[in-house]
Amino acid sequence: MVSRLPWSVMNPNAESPAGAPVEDVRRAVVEWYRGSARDLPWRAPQRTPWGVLVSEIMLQQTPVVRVLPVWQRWLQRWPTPSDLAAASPADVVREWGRLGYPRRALRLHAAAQCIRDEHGGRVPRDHAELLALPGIGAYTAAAVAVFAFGQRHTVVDTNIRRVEARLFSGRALPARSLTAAETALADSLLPEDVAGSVAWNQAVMELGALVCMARSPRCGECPVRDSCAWLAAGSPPPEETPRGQAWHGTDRQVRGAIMAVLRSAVDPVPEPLLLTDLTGSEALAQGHGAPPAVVVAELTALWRLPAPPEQRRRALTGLLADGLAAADDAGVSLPG
DNA sequence: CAAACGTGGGA
DNA sequence: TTCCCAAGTTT
Repeated sequence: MVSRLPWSVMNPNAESPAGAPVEDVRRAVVEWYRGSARDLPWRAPQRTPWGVLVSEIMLQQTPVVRVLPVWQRWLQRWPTPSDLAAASPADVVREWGRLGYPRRALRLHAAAQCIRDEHGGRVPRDHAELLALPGIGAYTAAAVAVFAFGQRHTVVDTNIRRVEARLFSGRALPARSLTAAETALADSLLPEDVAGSVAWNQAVMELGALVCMARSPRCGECPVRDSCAWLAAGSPPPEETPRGQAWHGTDRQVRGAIMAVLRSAVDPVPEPLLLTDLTGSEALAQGHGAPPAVVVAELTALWRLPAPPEQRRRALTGLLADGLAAADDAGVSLPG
């Protein structure tokens, strides 16, 4: 068992690639955190597990500055999971505003109902139970267990992956997908004591967000720059650049336009009106040319999760062929 | 495992 | 203007 663990666990006095003992690196990062951490509301002493959970969902692929105001309003309107569970999907999506990936709002809503119905209205503390909630994956389950409940779990997010890739592997950026080696490294770095592990998780993540950034890292401000394998190697460029996300001319773009129209609506939106509004949008001027991308499955499922890919593809094909007329039998409305 | 999924600000 | 990227999850 122990013999199979990574070097740093086998030998606490082991050194990082650039020479500093792992213990020193951990202490330096945590110390830096104490003096440089942002004062975020979901870290405040009066935070609640529910507030932490909401923040983690909102922060997925979304900058802190944009989450802040939405999080405040959200917690004020729905202070507990049961409060959100009782809301209508339409209200939930509207309150989500323009955070993006609105399906997160719907999944959070579903998670709230699950918490109300199966966990007595309390956010579960157990990692496995958190993982079972809609919209909560490996990262978020660990994050809530750690940041809301103070447990010892290895948190691995994009910041932590990047910091550890640079510090210990000498690479500018981690691989596209999480590797077993990365997980093993992160596990091996986690302090044994609970309090120390929580602090380490939080500190490394913050370091990645404020100093060891993806674009222009501020190595001059880094508390462990002298131990960084990447810096020592001359800060070599990334080996493979990440793929961009398709947007123009895709139904994803049209989905965004649809969301914009429906978000601003107070009453149900008749489809003809929706199409009229969309006609003037940039989305339809790109790619398709007609209002086509108003995919049937998207129309009927706007406030739910997307329909199966095959169904969407078929619907899109049909609309492209028949144009506006074909969309007539697809109703658009806001539930509740 | 790759692709899909929203949005907006900075380089 | 175009491209990159931000505390990921799901299929």
